[in-house]
Amino acid sequence: MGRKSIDEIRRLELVEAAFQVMKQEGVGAASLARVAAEAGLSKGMVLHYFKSRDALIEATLRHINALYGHEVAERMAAAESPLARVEAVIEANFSAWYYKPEHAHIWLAFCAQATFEPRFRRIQRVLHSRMQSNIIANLKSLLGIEEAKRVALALTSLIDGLWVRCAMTPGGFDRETARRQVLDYLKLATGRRRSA
Amino acid sequence: MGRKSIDEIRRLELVEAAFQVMKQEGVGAASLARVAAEAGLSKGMVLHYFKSRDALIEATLRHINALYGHEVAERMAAAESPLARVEAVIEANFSAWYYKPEHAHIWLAFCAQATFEPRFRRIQRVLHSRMQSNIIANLKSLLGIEEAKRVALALTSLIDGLWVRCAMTPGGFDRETARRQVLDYLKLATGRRRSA
Amino acid sequence: MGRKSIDEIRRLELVEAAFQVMKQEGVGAASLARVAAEAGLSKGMVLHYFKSRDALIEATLRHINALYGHEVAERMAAAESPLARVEAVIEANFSAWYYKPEHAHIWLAFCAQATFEPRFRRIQRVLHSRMQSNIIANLKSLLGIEEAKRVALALTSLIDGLWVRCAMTPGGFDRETARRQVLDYLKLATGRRRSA
Amino acid sequence: MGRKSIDEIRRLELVEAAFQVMKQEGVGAASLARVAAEAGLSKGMVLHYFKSRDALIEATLRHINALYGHEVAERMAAAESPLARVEAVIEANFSAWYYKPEHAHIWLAFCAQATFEPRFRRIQRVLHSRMQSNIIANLKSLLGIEEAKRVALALTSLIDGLWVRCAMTPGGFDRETARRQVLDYLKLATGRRRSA
DNA sequence: TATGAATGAGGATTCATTCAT
DNA sequence: AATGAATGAATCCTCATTCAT
Repeated sequence: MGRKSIDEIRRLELVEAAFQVMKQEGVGAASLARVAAEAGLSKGMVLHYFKSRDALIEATLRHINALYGHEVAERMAAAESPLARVEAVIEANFSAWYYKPEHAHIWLAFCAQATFEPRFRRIQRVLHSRMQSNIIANLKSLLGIEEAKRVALALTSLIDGLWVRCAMTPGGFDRETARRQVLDYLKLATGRRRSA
Repeated sequence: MGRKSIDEIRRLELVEAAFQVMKQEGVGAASLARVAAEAGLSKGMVLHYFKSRDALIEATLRHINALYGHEVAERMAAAESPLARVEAVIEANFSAWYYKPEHAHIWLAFCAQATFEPRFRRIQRVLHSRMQSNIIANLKSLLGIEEAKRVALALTSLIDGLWVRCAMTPGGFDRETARRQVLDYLKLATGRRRSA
Repeated sequence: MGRKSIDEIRRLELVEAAFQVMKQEGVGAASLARVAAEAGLSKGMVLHYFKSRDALIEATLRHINALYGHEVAERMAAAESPLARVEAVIEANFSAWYYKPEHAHIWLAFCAQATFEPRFRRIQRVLHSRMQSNIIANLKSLLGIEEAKRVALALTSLIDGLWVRCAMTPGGFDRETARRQVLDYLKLATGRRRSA
Repeated sequence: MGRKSIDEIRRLELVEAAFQVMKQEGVGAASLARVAAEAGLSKGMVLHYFKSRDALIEATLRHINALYGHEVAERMAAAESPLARVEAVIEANFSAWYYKPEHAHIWLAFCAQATFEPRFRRIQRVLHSRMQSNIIANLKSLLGIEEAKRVALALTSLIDGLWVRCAMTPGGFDRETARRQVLDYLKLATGRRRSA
């Protein structure tokens, strides 16, 4: 039960070590040697568990995305109305442990990579698409499909923009302000429609 | 007057070569050798004009930001009302030559760098602050200072978010959709107030 | 009798796996991991049965040489005159399954190694000496010992040269041409003497 | 006059260093580090002059082949009859400075490489073809084209075989014996025809 | 001003080998 | 008997930077 093979354990350790290094020193600092040191293993071990550095980085990206995915999923599961589910997506993006410069900068680095590395782009797009469709699915009964799409684009863009802001504000951007901003827009967008 | 020293000419050439390389092959590809080759100069010359690679990259960043700054300034100068000036800022961010994945990628890469390189952060923040205050200055008579700040944050975040989207969409995100999105929000934000 | 211990079976499996890898991917590709994979065993097992990689390679060389030795022995046993026995040696060197670039390449690689690894040299020399003495033994009654030695040197050299040619011809050198060449020389060398 | 650019000088130095290392420690020992050390340069310099290790090895091979080519060319130029030119080719292959195990083993290693590396094969084949056609061209008036081809194949194979022998004989195979062997065959092959 | 020779640090990767289980 | 975890050495390669000319 919950038993994991050493293989899985090590892979997780390494991925978390990579995540740690990225948070502290940047994505570029996550060399095999640095990650191995962080994990307390030899350089060779990293390539024993991941066939290349790229594979490790990709696994780390997937790991980080999975953390985010869980956050969203849990909050959405707890929500009881379509609108509440959209709010849940927003809240998940600004949860206390998550909305931090050290995460924001990693996310940005991966987005930057995406332009020239299709593999990374695909991974990031999956995340984005899921967020987008979650929002659309829950807004379309309220706003109709066309408007739902427009609002979803606005919401996700607002969120991304506030993450950029987070990365570039020393100490991090104020979480509450960011959260408020997006929720307000949601209210504005849905309110207008309702009143219309 | 307006005359440039050879020194300045060379520096400009190099900075433009660096920009070119970044656009075509990514920020990571802008090594001294690659930039020198692009500029048709020897590797040694690059370090003769910039004391280090970082200095070249920084100059390139400033150069790119200046191009953007001009775009904004020109459009704002042509605008004849506060609201038109805000629209001018938005239009500048989605001008046809500018809103492209290769530019988005460079901008993102620099934002990602910003977390660990205070110098880069400062440069990027200057830009951001200027955009922000331009917007606030032109909205405050209309919305009051507090609301103006809120709307300015929303506008800049939306813009940034749509730039992220641009970087991650193969072929680039649709410029018109992006532009519309932000202008619509502006109308919504100002319209509501006015009607209130 | 004829029963083989598991130990011996495994060693043979590994040696044949190594041979297989060498044939398909070159001597250089025969790493422990690659050979283990080919044999369907773990890397650790290879070193359980051979105390080092070198030992495995050496065993493989001996195995290959033994295959060749059998080919020669069988054909010689079937021959019924001294001259026929010499011809048998030649035929063995150009048998259909044997005279192929992938074998030639392995043989050449080992010959090249021989200069710096006395152990390999000894193994290869045993083979060469046996071929040489077989020929001399069967020619000396016909040609006298001195001439027999000369002809034997010519024959073995011709054969080796045609193996080099085989290695360097894409698709392999024509077997029949090679075989003919050596047999013709044999006829020439013995015919001349006889007629003399 | 005879002035060479530093570039050319260094490239030659490196190629000769590589040759030296190969002679003393084997082709496999010619790593970038080892060659750099032999040349008294840093590892980085090797890649400054050759874009990869492979390029260095290839240049070294070409250098060695060129040395051989000169030997042949000079001797052929001095010869005054077709037959003498064929003899010149043979003599060149067994010249005192050339017919040595340290050279033989390098040649063998490259031939072994040839099976799986088309580039090496092509280089080696050029050499072989030239030797072959030299011989054929000079024998065909004497023997007719068909017989000339056969004899040329025999001669080159004999030579190659005696080079293999050289590589595998500790201390080297007797040069005079080798030379004699090939010259004798030539006499036999041409003599027979003449008497025929 | 301009070149490019030279270095050395750092990075990814391969691989034989040892060892605990 | 068997596995594969772990290591560390060696290798190729990239690059910023320094310096002599």
